[in-house]
Amino acid sequence: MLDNRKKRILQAIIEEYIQTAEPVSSGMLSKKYDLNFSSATIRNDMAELEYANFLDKPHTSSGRVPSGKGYRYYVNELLKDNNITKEEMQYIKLKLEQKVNEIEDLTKIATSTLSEMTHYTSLAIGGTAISHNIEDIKFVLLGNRVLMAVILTDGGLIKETIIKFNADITEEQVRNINQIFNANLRGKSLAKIDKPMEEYIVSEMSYELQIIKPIIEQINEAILQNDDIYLEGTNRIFEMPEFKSYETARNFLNVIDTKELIKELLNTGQDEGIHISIGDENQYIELKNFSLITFKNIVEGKEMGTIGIIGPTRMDYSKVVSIIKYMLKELNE
Amino acid sequence: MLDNRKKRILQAIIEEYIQTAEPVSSGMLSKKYDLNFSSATIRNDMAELEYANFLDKPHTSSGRVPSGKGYRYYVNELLKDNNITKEEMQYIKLKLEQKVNEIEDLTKIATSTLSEMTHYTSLAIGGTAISHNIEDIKFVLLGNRVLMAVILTDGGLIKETIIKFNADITEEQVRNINQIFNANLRGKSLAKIDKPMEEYIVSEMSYELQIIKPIIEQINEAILQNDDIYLEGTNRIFEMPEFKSYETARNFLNVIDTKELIKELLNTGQDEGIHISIGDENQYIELKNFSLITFKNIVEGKEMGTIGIIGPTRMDYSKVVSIIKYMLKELNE
DNA sequence: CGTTAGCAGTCAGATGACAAGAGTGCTAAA
DNA sequence: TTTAGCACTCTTGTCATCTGACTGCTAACG
Repeated sequence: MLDNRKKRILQAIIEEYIQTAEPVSSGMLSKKYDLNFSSATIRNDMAELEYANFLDKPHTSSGRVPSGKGYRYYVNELLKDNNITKEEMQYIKLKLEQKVNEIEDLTKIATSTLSEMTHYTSLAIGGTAISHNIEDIKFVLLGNRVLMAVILTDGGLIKETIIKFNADITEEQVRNINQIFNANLRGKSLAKIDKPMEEYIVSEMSYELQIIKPIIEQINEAILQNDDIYLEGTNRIFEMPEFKSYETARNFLNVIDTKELIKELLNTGQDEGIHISIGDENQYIELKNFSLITFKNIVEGKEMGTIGIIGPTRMDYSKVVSIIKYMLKELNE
Repeated sequence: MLDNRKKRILQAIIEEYIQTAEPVSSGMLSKKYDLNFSSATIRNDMAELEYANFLDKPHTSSGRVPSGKGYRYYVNELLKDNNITKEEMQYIKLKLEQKVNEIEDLTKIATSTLSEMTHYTSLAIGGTAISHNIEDIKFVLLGNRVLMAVILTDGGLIKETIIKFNADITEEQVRNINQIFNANLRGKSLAKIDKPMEEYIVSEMSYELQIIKPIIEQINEAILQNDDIYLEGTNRIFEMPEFKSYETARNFLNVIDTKELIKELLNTGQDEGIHISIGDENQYIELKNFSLITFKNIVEGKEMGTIGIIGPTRMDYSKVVSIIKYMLKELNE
């Protein structure tokens, strides 16, 4: 589709633009990159690349800027994903090997490390427990009317939730509940805790509905809940020249400040692997000047959370993807 | 110290400046506010107010702008703290009456409500449990080597923490630990869980140190821990004209993005009541263009968290203080 | 036929001059 | 003590001009 020289030129333009954020000129390319063609030749190719919509031109007499299509081609065809140094690898390893008590802490560390290394804003959300199996479930009575349920999953997630009752609960009842739930649920998928389960316990075990119902409801909520959003490096945005403009910076902050939007961005169904969404490709217009790179941290089929990087379309895809790939590998241990 | 007319003029200037963010001129004052003096008279007073450092002048031929000292005088002497409408009161009531499972959720709601109503960025940190007494403490074994401690305080705080062991723990041991801790600690202040307590349990009750030590350590950490920072309305900053300047906006974001700084700001020892820190008064130079209004939510002597508002020095102190006062009253129920 | 030198044309951005407008400070009179 | 009036100051916006960085095109070259 594109001949070799055009590919090289496109690549050079994109990489140059990623670095400088300035429109790239033909003269610059022929000098700085050793393409061994005169600026005139490059100019001809640039004109064709522009005609084919890989490049844009801010105005008649300016250099070229990559278009969305250009970035997409670059990401799909030209991207090197081993753009990572030994030092960077070691640093990631070091960070991820910290002792943590809960999986969520690991997600937090990964998020901040990612932002630190890429210099972009990173965001993450904890995983729901829906894909996990129950390893242990315990109920604890706190005071007389407050019950806490603690669920340990085989993925190592710990979800706790509080259930409040209108009447006193006895220790005896707690023991019963503990026994019923463990007998029925241990080893089972958390997706199993639902209405039929509630009915089963109430009818088969003839246990009071007004106790079981709120428990099941709360546990279900806790399993599906992933409201904890981690955001790291919001201020990084100011390191990029394109955000010197008040409007773009404001726009960015508006996106970042809308928790529901972030939640949606990260939760939107995506399977394993790294997902890249460039400019216009994003499903929200607010993000049309941004690129989003996200990945689910899935360990042995169990979802642990979703992490993402958000930055200008002029993002250093190569660096970010390389770092994420390595990080994913490390997270699997 | 200041005669009546000067006070009125100072107040008018500050209130006008808070609204418009533009230097205030003598002509404007004599027209818009019914001071019944000519602009020349007002001009004379303004010159004196400037000489006494209550006002600044951006340049020779411009209107006046309040100085730090001016704001401080305004806040101390001229501020009306009942600047709140019935609708606003109702709205606060409505928000705070939502059913919540944990105190932290209440702090979260208060924070977002505050930001929403004042149009400034609000921030908060959960309280440590140090000022609380233990109402109940429970240990739950999750798997074989993971113990979870759940502490319920008389203030209604629930703190949970995870303790990992290198060797298996038996259910028998858990029962023992439960009994020992409840026997020794129920009703006592959480500040009591420390080294001496550890030694006491180990020597008097002759219980193994390698089990008790990590438990006490972790519990202590959990009591003192208040890492959860809530931030609401970061993007509000862009609603203020003074932050159209790239530098100030960037500066603001840098502050907001530094979790340690926020933690410090909110945790810095302050007793009951509303604390106002204006511009230069802030102990961090990064904040010299900002004002910070903070208050601890203390219910019956028990700390529940600290909430704050951060905005330009040109902040609507009257509105913010009025809202906070009412909110504090409501939070005490 | 692909490549290149050379040149005219285009446009953004910087610079400086200039006028308008908003305020002040000061003086003299009420 | 207050006020009208006027000269002076400084910011802001506008406009014209200039410079430099590119491109596109044409004609020549290997």
